[in-house]
Amino acid sequence: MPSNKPKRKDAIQTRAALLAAAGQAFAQYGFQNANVRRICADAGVNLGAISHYFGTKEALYREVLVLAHQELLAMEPVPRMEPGDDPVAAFRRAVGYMLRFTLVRRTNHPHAGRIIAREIREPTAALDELISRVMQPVRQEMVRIVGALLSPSDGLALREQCTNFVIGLCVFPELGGEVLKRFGQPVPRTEEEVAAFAGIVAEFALGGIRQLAALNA
Amino acid sequence: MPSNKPKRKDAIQTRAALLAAAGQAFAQYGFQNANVRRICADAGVNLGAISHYFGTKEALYREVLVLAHQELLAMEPVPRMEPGDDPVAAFRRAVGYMLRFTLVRRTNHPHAGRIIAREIREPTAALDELISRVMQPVRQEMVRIVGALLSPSDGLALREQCTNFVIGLCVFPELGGEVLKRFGQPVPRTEEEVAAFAGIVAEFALGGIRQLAALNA
DNA sequence: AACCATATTATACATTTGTATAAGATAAAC
DNA sequence: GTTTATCTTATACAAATGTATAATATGGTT
Repeated sequence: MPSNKPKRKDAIQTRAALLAAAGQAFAQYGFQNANVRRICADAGVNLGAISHYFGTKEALYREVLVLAHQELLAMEPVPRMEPGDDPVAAFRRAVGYMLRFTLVRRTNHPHAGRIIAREIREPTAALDELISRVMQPVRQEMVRIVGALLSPSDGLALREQCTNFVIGLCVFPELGGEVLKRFGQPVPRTEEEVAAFAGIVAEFALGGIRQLAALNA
Repeated sequence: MPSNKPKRKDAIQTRAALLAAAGQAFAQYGFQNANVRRICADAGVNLGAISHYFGTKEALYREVLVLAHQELLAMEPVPRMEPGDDPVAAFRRAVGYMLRFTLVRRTNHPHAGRIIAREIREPTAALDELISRVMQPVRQEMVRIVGALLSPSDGLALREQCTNFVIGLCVFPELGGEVLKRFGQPVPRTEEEVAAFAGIVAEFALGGIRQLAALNA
């Protein structure tokens, strides 16, 4: 039976080590291909610890996923566009946010972005929770901002369509990173590289949105 | 030892059934999670057939992958921009091509596009061959076309960058299809839906390219 | 019709993997 | 210091899986 409240401090250390090692493994290999024996070895923990603390591999994965995105959101909340804000500036901020989210390998969170990207590529049963708690709010905000960039006469469908394109532009570098690397187009990873890249992506997307708005008029 | 030239006609039937079932399985579950017993069962073939005809699961996978993209390219060659062609028209054609390639579930090729998309998401040892034989040529052509859209003063880096964006826009619907579906944004699948979608994607991308070209000037 | 190469079948084997648990070790409570 | 809750260890087990092969069946050739 998994215990939710560890009663001794060595227990919370063991749990933490397990969660950290599991996060790395799941981010790198995916749920199926991650190996519980290796996770335990990396964590410096006995194999039985997974049964003891989490019950099953899947329960461990769920906990890793939830924890990762909670911490990620806590350290960098979704930027909201307030009334009076410049939509273009808000859009640039939002693009930067999404790109940082997936691309930057944070020292304090080496696997959070990667594990979420993996859930996009290879959905598991945990995807729905991840969508409703993390992705949907981010997307909603992006739809609002794109709506502000378009004219009020543009329909919801166009707003959603443009949002999809923007999300695609922001997520593809991570999803297709291996292929881009082999094309000689390595993906930016540091905070500065990603910021510069985000500027270009935002301009490209702005041009696209304006083009579709013009055609729609 | 796998035999390369089947000597009897029931052999080529068995091989073909195996390749078809394996294609489905690899496209749906990926290399690791595809199950050889299930593949053989679906193919109506004995388990030993994989050893007999291909040797190993990995060899079977390679053959499936190569066959899939050979046939796909044979039935629809990469559209080339000839001298004198309108770059914008060529661009629209190329975008349509890439989107059809990944999105349309052809009746004669139910898994080719999917298996290639999967290779992008989860690269295996076979990715390099796939890149050099299929993706690189398509990308090269896209770089040429994008170059024609930009002014000659724009550098190679900008051409490559724009091309990456276009590829991202075209591949993301397949890569992130499950997520888009949960966002209430189902991905177009039929020939007609994809054609309409391709028109929008092309306009969006054209707007983006022009924006970056203007900024660069 | 007899023969031989080749395809098919059934089965076995070795690994890997997730899970469970009994026995032992250890820290906190009394 | 003894007791007790709980963490850790070592080990076992069953299921799944890729691979290999001896035995059998079968189609083509002479």
